[in-house]
Amino acid sequence: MGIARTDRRVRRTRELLRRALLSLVQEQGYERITVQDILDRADVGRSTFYAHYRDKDDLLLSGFEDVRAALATEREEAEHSAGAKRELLQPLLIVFRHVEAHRHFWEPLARKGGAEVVVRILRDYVADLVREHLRAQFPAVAKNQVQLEAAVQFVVGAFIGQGIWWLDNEIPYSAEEMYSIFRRLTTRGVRSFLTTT
Amino acid sequence: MGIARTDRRVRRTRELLRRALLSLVQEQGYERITVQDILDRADVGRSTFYAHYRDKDDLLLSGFEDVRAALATEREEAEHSAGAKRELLQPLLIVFRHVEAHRHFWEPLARKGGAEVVVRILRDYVADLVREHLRAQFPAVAKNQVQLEAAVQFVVGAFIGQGIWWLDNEIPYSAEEMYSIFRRLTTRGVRSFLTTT
DNA sequence: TCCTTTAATGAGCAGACAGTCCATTACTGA
DNA sequence: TCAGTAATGGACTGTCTGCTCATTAAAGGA
Repeated sequence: MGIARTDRRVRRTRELLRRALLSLVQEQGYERITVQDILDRADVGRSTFYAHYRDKDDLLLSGFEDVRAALATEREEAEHSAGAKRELLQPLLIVFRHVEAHRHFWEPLARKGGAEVVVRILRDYVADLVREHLRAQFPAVAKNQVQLEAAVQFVVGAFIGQGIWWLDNEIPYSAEEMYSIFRRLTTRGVRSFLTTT
Repeated sequence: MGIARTDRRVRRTRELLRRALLSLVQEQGYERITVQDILDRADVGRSTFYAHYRDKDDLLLSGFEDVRAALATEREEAEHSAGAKRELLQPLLIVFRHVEAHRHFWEPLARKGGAEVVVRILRDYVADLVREHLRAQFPAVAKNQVQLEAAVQFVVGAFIGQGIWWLDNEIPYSAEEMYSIFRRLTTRGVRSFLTTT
């Protein structure tokens, strides 16, 4: 009874539910979706749903290990690649790229009626990235935890804010451009960003 | 029939409901509060509630004209005061101060089970402030609206992120200190912030 | 192929909550 | 005093969640 060998029926049901949720999210956002909607779309019984997931959020979140894994892989590839720059915020470029590649997935979640849960998860994920990298780059301030954390929260807030804006307004920037803007603002500050060509 | 002269009963009811909501928010956050809770606390009939407000959000938001007005006043006072510096982000100091002064009100709204609606409102408010000031300070970039907006969203995200962190973690910084940190990060960037004493 | 195990099913049920309605009561302000 | 208007409570509909259980169907090992 290995981990990978699950009952075919279980796999089928979970896949159906996941697909149903994703398609519904793309059509009408996340919040207004009801469990019944998912059931109808997946053509699955009510009791079946609750046999697998606690609630709507649980179903949505269940897919997020995959996302984490994907991001980790992409990050690793980028680091081992040829032109890998050891930059302050380099991992965030990967995140921008990931979001761009799965825009159809992230966009409805970032919108008004989107999923607060998911944004929170991404936020924490990014916070870990940023914290780790700031600590590595500025070991001297590792003592003053609070100051470091202030910087982390600043950077994460800015990142998420810019990201949501990007998704929500069909801004014609590529992931690379977004990253470039973000990097300049973060490292050099607003004045430099707005006055330098 | 002036604007100010409303029926005494109307004023009474609205006041009761508003007070009830505020006290409940401080006790258990916003989201889990039900209309029935508010009714019980205010000792007001169900139909009465719906005669005045569309829903819970409507009641909460109804108090926000007051907040806007208060902020505007505080902003004006600060500008006309003696040591008024014409700084890039000076209005945001006022916001920090306001939040600090009404911490008991803002804190539960910023928390996990807080009010998304309200954060959104504050976000838009701050965005207007920042946009206006960036436009004034850097008239040259007013042409490139998108670039300006990227900076605005960056700054606003950072501000809200830092603010929520401040409220949510009992950080022992005053509004002035928070503002100082924020200002340095925004204008000079992370590197300067973390390496300068 | 048989047989035991395990999942899926669907219908139904209690409980919570939102929002509406209406006939009755009571207060307000002219 | 009195006409107008707000408050009241209680009932009612409708939506949704989370759970139960007896029944059916599929799975996969022997």
